[in-house]
Amino acid sequence: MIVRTFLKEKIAHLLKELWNEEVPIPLLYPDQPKFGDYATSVAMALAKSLRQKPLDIARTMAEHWKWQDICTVEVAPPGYLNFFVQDSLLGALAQEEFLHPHYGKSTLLSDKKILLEYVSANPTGPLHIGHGRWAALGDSLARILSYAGAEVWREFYVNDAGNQIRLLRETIQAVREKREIPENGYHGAYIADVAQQNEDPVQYILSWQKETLKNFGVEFDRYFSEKSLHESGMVQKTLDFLTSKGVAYASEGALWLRTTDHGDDKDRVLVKSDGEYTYFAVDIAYHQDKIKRGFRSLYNILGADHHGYVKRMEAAVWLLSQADGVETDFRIIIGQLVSLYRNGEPVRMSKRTGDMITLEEVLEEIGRDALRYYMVMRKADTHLEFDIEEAKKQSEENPVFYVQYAHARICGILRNLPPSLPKVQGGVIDSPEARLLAIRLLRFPEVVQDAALALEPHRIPQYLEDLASVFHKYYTVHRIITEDLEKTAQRAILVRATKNVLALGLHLIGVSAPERM
RNA sequence: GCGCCUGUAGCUCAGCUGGAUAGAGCAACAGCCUUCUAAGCUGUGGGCCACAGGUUCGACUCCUGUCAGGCGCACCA
Repeated sequence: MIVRTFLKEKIAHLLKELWNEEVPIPLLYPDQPKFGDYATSVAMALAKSLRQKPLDIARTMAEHWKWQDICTVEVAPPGYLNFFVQDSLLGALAQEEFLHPHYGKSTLLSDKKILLEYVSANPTGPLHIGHGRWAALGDSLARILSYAGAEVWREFYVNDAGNQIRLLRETIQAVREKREIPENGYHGAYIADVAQQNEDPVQYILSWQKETLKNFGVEFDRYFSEKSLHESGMVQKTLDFLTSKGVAYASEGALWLRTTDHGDDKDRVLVKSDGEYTYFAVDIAYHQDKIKRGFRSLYNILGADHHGYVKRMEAAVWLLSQADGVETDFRIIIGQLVSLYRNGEPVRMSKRTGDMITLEEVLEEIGRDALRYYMVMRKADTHLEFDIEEAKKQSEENPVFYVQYAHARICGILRNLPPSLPKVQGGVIDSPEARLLAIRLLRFPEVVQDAALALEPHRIPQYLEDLASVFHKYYTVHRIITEDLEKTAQRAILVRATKNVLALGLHLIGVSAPERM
């Protein structure tokens, strides 16, 4: 059971019954144990409309609280209701749910079929650290959304057509023929390597990117080729469709889309006056393809360097949905850039000049677990400053090891457990520290749901650090394995449950849960 | 000039969509291993939540303005 959801329902039920009120119920985790495991401030919010003192409202609610077997309730000034989960319930949950291999999995989003697009780097050069961030975010998000019950399909849009690609081919051709690299061509150190391959440069670079992502633990259901949209005629079909619906129009020798109908500050070109499609037009065709494949939730992770693109894309998908008579849930998650430093000196990341550090190299230096953790532990919209030397130095101190260590520590304890233990009859919550630990375990499903709804993977590592901390403290105070076999069995329950949740949480962000460290 | 994002401890960042005394990790200092993993634990110091107004019983959180930083403003991709 999810206690928070239970409380919200019952509180809402009470308000309806007592005063016929229907308001959102704020439910929070108090920062001090004496204020309970959960609390609500709803009485304060209702004071005005009920014309009563918050404290009186809270008291009345407490008097009518009839779910004492789940939570007891206390009133605190100026009008809080503080809920205390029953130890017996915690103990029972610890023996069942907390140990379940899919604990925290829900059907919250089971009505959603989501297409999550992320990374979508141009196949014109190696992936950089920013791609690493989108990759880690996207992969974690996909795992979290799936765990919340959604059907998630992961795609990488391959821009294997257009000017950049033509320029890349010209560059490679020039190098192979020992000619000068054309103006605006690519100059990275990797160019020489690509030119030496007996392979199509685009395919070569793409497989290189795939390899890097694979090493990073990030995989896709499909690498969607932009070229295929041209070849299948999807682009023209989509444009004809938009024209027939009157939202695309010809002017000044070009074809335009009325993106101003939906928040953009000017209409955008779909077909240039030279007859070529814009990148935008092809991307619209791609999104039309997503819709045609039955996806209604279209989530894109986009680098902040492309955020100027958001408004027109939102407008385009809105127009497509309107024209098709479907409702879509289109959401763009902006991943802010990663500024790369080495010993405090900024490192340039231009593909053109070639002075860049690739994701592959950083991955090599820092390691997969540490890098993945580092990339998802922060909110997506914070500007991340990443110093390679600092990160290398700190890799020993990286919070990922703190969390993993808790897991490994537990594995060590479990290895030392006596081979046979008596059956546990309750008493699992035998100390304040045990109680704090159980409460953390109880919150795991709530955290997963919050992360899924807010599309914020960073909540998972945040939670894991808290859980690990509470466990380390518990471990310091209480000895698990003792002569008292009954006590040992009781404590083993909680420890095993903690291991389970740590492993589940780490898995959600694609980080391993080592048995030994 | 316009738009998006950011501004919280010396540093890197949380702060649960408006609630109780603003938290964590590094860094500094002082302690804790004959017992299950010391990659751990305990304690100390460190804050005008950029600034100024406003809304509210109540603001780090919402609104307006200012300042600072990042990014973007194509018939490029």
